Amino acid sequence: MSEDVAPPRRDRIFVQVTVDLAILTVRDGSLQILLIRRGNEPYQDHLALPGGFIREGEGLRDAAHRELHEETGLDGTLLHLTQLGAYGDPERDPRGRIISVAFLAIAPHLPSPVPGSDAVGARWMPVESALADRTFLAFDHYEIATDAVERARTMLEQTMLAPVFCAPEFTMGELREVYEVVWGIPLDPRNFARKVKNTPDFVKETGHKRSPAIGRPAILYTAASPSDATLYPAMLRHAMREAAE
Amino acid sequence: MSEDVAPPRRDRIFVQVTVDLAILTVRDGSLQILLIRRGNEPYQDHLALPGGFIREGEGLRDAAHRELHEETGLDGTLLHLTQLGAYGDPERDPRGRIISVAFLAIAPHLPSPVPGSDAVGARWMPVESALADRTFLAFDHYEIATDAVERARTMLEQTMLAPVFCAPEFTMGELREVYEVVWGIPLDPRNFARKVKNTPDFVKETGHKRSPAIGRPAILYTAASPSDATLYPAMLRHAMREAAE
DNA sequence: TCAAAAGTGTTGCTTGTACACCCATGT
DNA sequence: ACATGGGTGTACAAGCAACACTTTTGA
Repeated sequence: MSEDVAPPRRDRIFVQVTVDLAILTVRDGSLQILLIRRGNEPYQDHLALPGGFIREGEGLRDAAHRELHEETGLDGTLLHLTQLGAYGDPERDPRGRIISVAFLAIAPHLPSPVPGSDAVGARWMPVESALADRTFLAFDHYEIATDAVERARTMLEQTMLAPVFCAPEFTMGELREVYEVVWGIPLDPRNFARKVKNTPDFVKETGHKRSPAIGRPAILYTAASPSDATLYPAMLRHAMREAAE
Repeated sequence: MSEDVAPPRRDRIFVQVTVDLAILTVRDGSLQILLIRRGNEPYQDHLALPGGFIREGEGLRDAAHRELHEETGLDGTLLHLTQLGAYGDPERDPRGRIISVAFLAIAPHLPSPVPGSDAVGARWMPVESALADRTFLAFDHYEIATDAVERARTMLEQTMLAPVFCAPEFTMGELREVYEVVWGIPLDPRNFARKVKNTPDFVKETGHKRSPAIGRPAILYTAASPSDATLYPAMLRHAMREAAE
């Protein structure tokens, strides 16, 4: 803010600001993202990230929470919201200068039809499909979604975020599935469980169990920390690197 | 962008957007940040981060580069610019709704008077001093600067960013000083040098040497990678953790 | 008795840390 | 000779990957 001398009027342009949400979940063995079908121009009938304009006196995170609630029907306090950053290319929206602040939201495994009010036409789609083509999503949402997935991957690695993908109570297998799906690599169940349980304040047993169709009942766990607590040592740096080749 | 039905006019508010720069360097054995003294209200005579309003048709990163050049006189392509995110609290600027997109810039050890044109009144200050009091800096620049320092710390850990703090040619000792100053902990010179030289594409010898007042001449190195290349395994997770207690 | 989930143990490898010790150079 | 910057070796601990083996449980 070095406007020591009032700059010429043309330098103080006004723009509109939206928030866009990359809402990720793990469903049917794949990482999925919530998309809506646009009803208006521009990009009418294209798929896009949910989002909308910020309102008067409304903070960015508040706007994101409001949109999240409108799109998914979920109370945002249960979900993890991280700001990804601002996307402000002058050409990103044909309607004019519109800057978007993108947020990453991690959702637990929700029932298939998203029950939100605005959410007519909202659907989950595997990120693999949504990001197969750079122009499949409207605006610059390909960039935003790509950044979101990448951010989710590293957050999984470095924080105790994973339980946010799960229901309040989850089994070791469900927790492991989150990592396997988001990273796209298989993990050793035994070493995984050992690592998780040896990490202080990661998960704790609830005392409950859940019986599968056949087999030994699975122990149910809950998160024992705020989801953004840093995990040390980080999860699995090695296996991910190898898979990247 | 779920404006399926055109929202009422009051929901499509217009705001002004600034870019703010947290420009960090290592000087005199401490991590320092570039600050300007504000000449106008609000916060007249307070210290603040350099920055300014974005212009018509100008991308966010372009605006950051322009401001960086105006404030430091340096060509931004030499410096590392990372977006920290958008700061959009409705109350953050008393002039009205102004959203700021903050960038982190890493500067090499520059000569003391910053030679930029707008840079009259710009000065380096140890982050320790600048962040001693939450209200020392104007606006929400305390938050921005805090986030910037934290980001610099983790980037140092996980990428090959460190040489950007140094002159084009640097000694092992100078490179090590960057880590020691940014992290605030001493490092073992021998293990540090081993780690750096065993990491492929981190630094390479220039063939030049530099003789100190007395003692063996130091070997000069250059960066051998783009500065945002990820460093694996990461630098020194352990020592930093211990120092945090 | 069988399959699913969980738990234990072991080996080999990589990395980080601490520290003893050696080398090179110019005043 | 000596301080300064550089470099090697080595012993110890921590952590991870792979994998063999055992245990618990309910249909």
